[in-house]
Amino acid sequence: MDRVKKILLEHEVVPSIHRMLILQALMNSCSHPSADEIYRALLNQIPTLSKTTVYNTLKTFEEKGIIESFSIMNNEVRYELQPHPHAHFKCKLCGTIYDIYGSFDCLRDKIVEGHKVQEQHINLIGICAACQKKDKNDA
Amino acid sequence: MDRVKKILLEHEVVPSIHRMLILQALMNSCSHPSADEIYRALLNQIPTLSKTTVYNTLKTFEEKGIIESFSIMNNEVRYELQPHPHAHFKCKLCGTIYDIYGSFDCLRDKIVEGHKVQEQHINLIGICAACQKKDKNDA
DNA sequence: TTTCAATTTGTAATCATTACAAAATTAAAT
DNA sequence: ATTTAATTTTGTAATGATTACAAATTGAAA
Repeated sequence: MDRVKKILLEHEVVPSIHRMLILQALMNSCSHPSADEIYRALLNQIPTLSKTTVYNTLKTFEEKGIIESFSIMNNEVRYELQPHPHAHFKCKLCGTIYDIYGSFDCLRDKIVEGHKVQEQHINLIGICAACQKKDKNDA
Repeated sequence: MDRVKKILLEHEVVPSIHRMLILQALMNSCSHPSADEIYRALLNQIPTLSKTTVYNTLKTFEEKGIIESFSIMNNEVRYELQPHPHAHFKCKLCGTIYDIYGSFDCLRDKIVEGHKVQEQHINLIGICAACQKKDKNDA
């Protein structure tokens, strides 16, 4: 528990009891829990816990660089015709999604660390070329 | 429009007017549209169009292999501590998410086709080693 | 003890998506 | 042309994750 507190302080997050328990739950878990799973796991220890607190706390942790989030195939799905395998780049500023060809191995139907791969999704996020240029011109 | 009809027939999908227009909208677009964007784009041509039809149709297209879907950072987000960069493998059968280390370049802070990469998410989907073994035993 | 800021809570709203059943359309058979 | 059955389309209501927001609580400092 001291270790948990230390991590929070190192990242400039006030170590409230809720935050310590939520981070501890994350550190003890190796199952990539969702917000709801963390909430349910802690209800025994903190019967008054609010789900909003879990969401707020996880958002704080991510902003402070303590944790990272990811998602695999969920809401707000986007569609495209079946092209050659490629990756996607989404610009944080303008929201445009670019196709990225080449420079990625196609793992479909291959075995990776014992697991049989059927689909492969590579998502890059950052600042696109157009927005970089725009930023330079503005400055 | 004949080209659209041909694609549908080749994939054993009855070429109704709705399906042809939805596929055409997808083929004309280079912006990886969402279901809602397709719906709004077609409202002029088909004022009676239902959003459910768009969802149903896209699902059919995907099942028949005409299109593919993907999503970038959305609902049902999952969390983990900041570890070394790695990919995720999600098993279609048991739902378990495995970490995959190695065999992927870390592109963070690199430039890819002109775009500055800040985050990288690699998601593999398929049948995990455990479920493959289980299947063999069942057979 | 008062005060102020930060934290936590609970309810209601949002948004993409799905469930479901009714209505409309189509094709085939009579 | 009419009936029939299957398919397609529609609209409404539900679901489920997440967020907005404002009130309540807590904690630390003065």
